[in-house]
Amino acid sequence: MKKKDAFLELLGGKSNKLFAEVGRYFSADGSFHEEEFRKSLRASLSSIKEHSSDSTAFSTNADEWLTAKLNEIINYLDEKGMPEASSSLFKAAVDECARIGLPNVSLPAVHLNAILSYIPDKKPVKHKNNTSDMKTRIMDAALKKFAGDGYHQSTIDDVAELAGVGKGSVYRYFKSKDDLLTSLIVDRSEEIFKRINQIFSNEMDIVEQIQAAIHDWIRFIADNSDLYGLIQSNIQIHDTNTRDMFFDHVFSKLPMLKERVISLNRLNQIRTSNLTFDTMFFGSFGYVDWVFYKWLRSGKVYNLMDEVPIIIEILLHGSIKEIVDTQPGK
Amino acid sequence: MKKKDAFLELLGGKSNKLFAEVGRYFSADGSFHEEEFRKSLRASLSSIKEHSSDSTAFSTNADEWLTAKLNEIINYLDEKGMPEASSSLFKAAVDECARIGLPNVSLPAVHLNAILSYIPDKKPVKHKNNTSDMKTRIMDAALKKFAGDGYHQSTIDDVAELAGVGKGSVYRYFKSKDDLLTSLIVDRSEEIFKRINQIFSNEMDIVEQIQAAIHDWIRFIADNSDLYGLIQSNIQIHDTNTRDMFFDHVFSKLPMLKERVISLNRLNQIRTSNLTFDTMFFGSFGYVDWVFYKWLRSGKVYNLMDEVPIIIEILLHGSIKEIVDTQPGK
Amino acid sequence: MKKKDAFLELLGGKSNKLFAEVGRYFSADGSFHEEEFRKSLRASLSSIKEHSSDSTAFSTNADEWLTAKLNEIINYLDEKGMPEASSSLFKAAVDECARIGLPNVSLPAVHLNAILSYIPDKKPVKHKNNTSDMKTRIMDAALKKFAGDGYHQSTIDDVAELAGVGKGSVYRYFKSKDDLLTSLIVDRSEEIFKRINQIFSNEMDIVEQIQAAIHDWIRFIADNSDLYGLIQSNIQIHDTNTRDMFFDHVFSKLPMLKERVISLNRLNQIRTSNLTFDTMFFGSFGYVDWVFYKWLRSGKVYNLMDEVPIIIEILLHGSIKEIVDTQPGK
Amino acid sequence: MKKKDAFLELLGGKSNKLFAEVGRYFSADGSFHEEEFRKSLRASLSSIKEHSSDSTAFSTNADEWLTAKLNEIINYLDEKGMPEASSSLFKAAVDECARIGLPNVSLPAVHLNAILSYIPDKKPVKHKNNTSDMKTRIMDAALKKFAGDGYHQSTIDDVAELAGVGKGSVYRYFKSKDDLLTSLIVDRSEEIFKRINQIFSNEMDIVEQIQAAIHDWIRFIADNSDLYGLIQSNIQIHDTNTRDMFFDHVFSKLPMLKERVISLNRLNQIRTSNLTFDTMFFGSFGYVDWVFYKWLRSGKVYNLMDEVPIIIEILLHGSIKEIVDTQPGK
DNA sequence: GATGAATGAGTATTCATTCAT
DNA sequence: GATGAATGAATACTCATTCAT
Repeated sequence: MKKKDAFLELLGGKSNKLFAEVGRYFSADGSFHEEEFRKSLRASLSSIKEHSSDSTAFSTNADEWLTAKLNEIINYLDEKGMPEASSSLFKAAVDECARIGLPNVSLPAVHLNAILSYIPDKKPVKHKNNTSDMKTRIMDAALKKFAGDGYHQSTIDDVAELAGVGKGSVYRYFKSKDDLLTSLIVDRSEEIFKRINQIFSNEMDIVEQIQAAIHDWIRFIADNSDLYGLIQSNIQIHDTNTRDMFFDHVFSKLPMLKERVISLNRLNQIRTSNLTFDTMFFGSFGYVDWVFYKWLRSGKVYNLMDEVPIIIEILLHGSIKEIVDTQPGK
Repeated sequence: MKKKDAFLELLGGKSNKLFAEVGRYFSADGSFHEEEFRKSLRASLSSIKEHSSDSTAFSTNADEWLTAKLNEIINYLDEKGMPEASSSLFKAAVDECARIGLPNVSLPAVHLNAILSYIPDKKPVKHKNNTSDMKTRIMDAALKKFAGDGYHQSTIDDVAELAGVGKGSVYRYFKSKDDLLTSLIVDRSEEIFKRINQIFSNEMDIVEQIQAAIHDWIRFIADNSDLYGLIQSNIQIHDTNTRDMFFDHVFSKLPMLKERVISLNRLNQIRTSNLTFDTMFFGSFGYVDWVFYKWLRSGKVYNLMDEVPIIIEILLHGSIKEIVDTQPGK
Repeated sequence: MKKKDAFLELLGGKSNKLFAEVGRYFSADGSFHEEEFRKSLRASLSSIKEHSSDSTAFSTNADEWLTAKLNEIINYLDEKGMPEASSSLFKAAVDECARIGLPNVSLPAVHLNAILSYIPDKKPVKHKNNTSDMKTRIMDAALKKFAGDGYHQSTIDDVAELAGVGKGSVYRYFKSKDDLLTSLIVDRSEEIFKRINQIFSNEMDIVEQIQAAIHDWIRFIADNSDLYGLIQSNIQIHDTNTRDMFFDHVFSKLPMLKERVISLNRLNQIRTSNLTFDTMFFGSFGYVDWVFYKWLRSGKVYNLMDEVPIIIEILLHGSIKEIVDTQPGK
Repeated sequence: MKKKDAFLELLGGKSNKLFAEVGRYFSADGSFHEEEFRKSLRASLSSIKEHSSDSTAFSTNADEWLTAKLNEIINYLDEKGMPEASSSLFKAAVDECARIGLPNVSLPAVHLNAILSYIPDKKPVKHKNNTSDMKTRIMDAALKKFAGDGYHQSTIDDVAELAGVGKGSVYRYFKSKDDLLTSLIVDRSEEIFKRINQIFSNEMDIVEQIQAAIHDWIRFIADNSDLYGLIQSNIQIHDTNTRDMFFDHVFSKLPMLKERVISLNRLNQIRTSNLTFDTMFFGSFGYVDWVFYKWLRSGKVYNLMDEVPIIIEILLHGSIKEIVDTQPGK
């Protein structure tokens, strides 16, 4: 939307009344006097309230009046080539409505569309690759040290020395020892979330997807046994611990996992009634968690992936053999 | 009521007249010259008496004057950040009134309120429990503290204080903080081994026994959630941690558990081939462990025992519904 | 007031109506049901409000009713030998009045007197003389070190070593390095406040008193030059510094100094109009402060007390000689 | 709007129907399947169109249905702690409405408010002042920071950031942090020496000159309160402090000040015998110093220059009123 | 010249453990 | 036996200063 010729603008224009009104809300340089606008709005809404028989009538009248008013002004601003001003104005109007308790606000869809276009789509995250080398070195060292000697037994000096950097550098990249641990867990678990998300993004049979997810999950913890061991060691920081931290991260990264699984459960193959889903979900994590633990304590003498079929079989069909009888073909 | 900045107090102030009056009643250090104040009060009241027609008029006039006077001074003291001084002053005034026979004394409610706040409430007397022996008291306190705040966040001072014993006494019964934790877990887990042992001692059907064991196990950890939470928190001591400690203890106490279960599996009802038994054993512990964890993090808002049937059902028959029957082709 | 024979009490008593009312406010064991009493009070006051023509009438009626009601109940409690219960009851009543906005509350002076007797006069401060040895040693060392090397240049290790105690012991007696400094200043200046207070407590001529105060003040800072040097060095802690700290302490210890001086200025000998007093007060401190500083920088080669007459002369009569002419006798 | 605890989110939840619907629009990781949502929306709107008698009825029905639907989902996302997701969803809905020709869209004001909060406000652009040279910028910043937060509390990073230069540049112009402070004080005090020197250069009456000097001095410290506050804060560097530094500088710059003053005292108007001059000189500085301090601590709420006449009056003629005349007997 | 990433010496503070009373 | 004052080893964290780019 190109700005019109400013001089022509100056000559032409709307009715003087609208001029006067809009003139109150804006400086000559186009900056918005929000408080002035809100004051005027409140005055008008109060007046409407007084003239309305009850609160329902007020809602209807106010919504109607406001839609017309905003429409008029936003149209005007649009013609002036100031569409960006609309968003501030509309924001103020909506906020005022929310304060005054007006339930709904409506606006022509095209205008709303234009205003909403000012919402940025995504924040581009800057990856400074030059710094990441040192950060990675520190994290690698910390993971090794924490997993080996335990978090509380490891000192920042140890980590810095192992990473081959100065102690101060650790504090350049991480606010505190706690932050180092947290960042470690968060950063190093990114990969698995992507994988799980991928699995549940396609439209495969739900049971197959669960099998795939368990398989991938176990592969991930086997490949990252230091990391997962650290999570398991359940170090307490303030009032959370690594397990809490990890789970909160899982759920914040996969906030729609439950919904997605349920939506995929079209044939109603898995138990999703009541609390059962949550129990199953946690229980399965726990099942794998302790099988992993057994493997770790054994000194990793066997291949954890060998356990995958058994785990999947038991989690899906139970520990009891009887069911085998009904599936002789298997 | 926070004391104002003493410096700002000095700078501000009332009229010199009030200054001079208050200055007569108080030393520079704020101590109250009660006799001076009483003398002045008596003089004023006498003067009022003389100018009053009868005793009723005197009462009214005196009350009015006194209310105003006290109000003025107490306000002043309040602004000075010396509300404590008000109580002495008010006490003296009331006493003087009682002596002179003035029937009632009135004062603004807010001031009275402030003055009365200096009347201490009765303190509840602490009962020092001397019945249970010291070691138990220390362990109880340690369990509570460690489970509540975490092992590393708890200090020996905390534990000793909670137990109501001297810090030195902790070291009479336990070699070190680590030893206290270890003893705690070992000592408090005795009971469950007895229970598990009992269950597998009788000749019930193996499936029923497993069901009973799961049931009892969950009951135990629900009843001893502090203890189990502590085990879960997986504190690292030297090169073991609480989970290792607990498991080592389980296996040292129940060395024939696996053999016993397999011997009971006469009808070959459960999977015990190869590695399957160990996997099932650990996995099942893990399943319960994480369902417990879910319960703990929820704030124990529901009854953990309600989960028992679901857990047993899934562990024995799997997460898949008897969908097999409705899909015979699979 | 001795408790009457409980059994006789049980038999006798007031009208059943009062019994019933008081019975609602107290348990059989005499514990006070505050909320019940407040509820009843609120109900009565609301009822009075409804029947009062305006808010003034309400105040009068409510005060009258409340006085009678409290009088009745407190009398009753007194007779029962439960005078301590009166204070809780009265506190609740006053608080309720404050909440409801009732301006004044009046009560028979004798009752008020009894209730106020529950306000403790002074909190007895416990001086553990056995610990004070170590505390004193630490403070002595800290004063020496801080004054000599500067606060920021001194470490806790330095102080502990100089005091000949373990570093941990410093933290047993002082929360932090900051606290050590603050305590030092507060503790070591006690003496001078007592002295100044004494001076202004007697009824000497105000000019003589000021002279005495300046004299004593200079003697104090000369005798405690380390301490005063420390105050002068104006170390910043958080958002205050030692000078602020000291002054706040002066004013909190001598909150009525200004009032007292003004009250003593009967013959209007010194300037106390408007801001003049504060200016004079601070200015005089500053005058002495810098003369002290000059002395300190000179290496204390002369006797600071020799300056006292000059300082007093200038502060009282100015730097100009002319005034000498009007006092030829001097 | 703080993100809820992700864990608790998982446990709670809505009906399975809503789960399944939302699960279709979002991936497990919360990313929005816009096309899926639009398709579903279009389908529903078509269906509404078919069942509506005319276009007005359609508008009404569609708006009502859409408001309810969006409300439901946005509420759900809100409870999940995913308010950001609402904006994408709402944007898509509005766009779809605009395409389909639905005139208005309404939504509860509170939701609109939340969505609109994602429109970023315009950020004020920082003007990097490149006109003044670097050294000045650094000193300005240092003065501001040191005076505001205290020398020890300010870091070189703070100063560099405030000055808008790199940390390394500070070290190009100043050898060390100490050097920065010293240079600051020396450099910025130049002006006052010139002023003082000027005053005592002319041949005015000595008393008038002293008055002028006091006046100018106070104006200088009032105008340069940051600088003078810094001098007052008396920061210790090695074995001197800012006050020493300043005074040494005064005397090195005005080595003949004393001689000049005495030479001007032809009529022997002021006291210059013995030590008196030095005492007067320092004392007067101190007097002003503390009056300045009082002003600073008051938050500069009044005009320091208003104090000048009082200060001059007292320093020249003393604190005692000309009471001498009214009490000739003294 | 300007920059800011890297550094490590320096320090306040904690707390398990000891031991005299 | 019980206590808690005294201790100092251990450690997270800060920030002035350097120096490669």
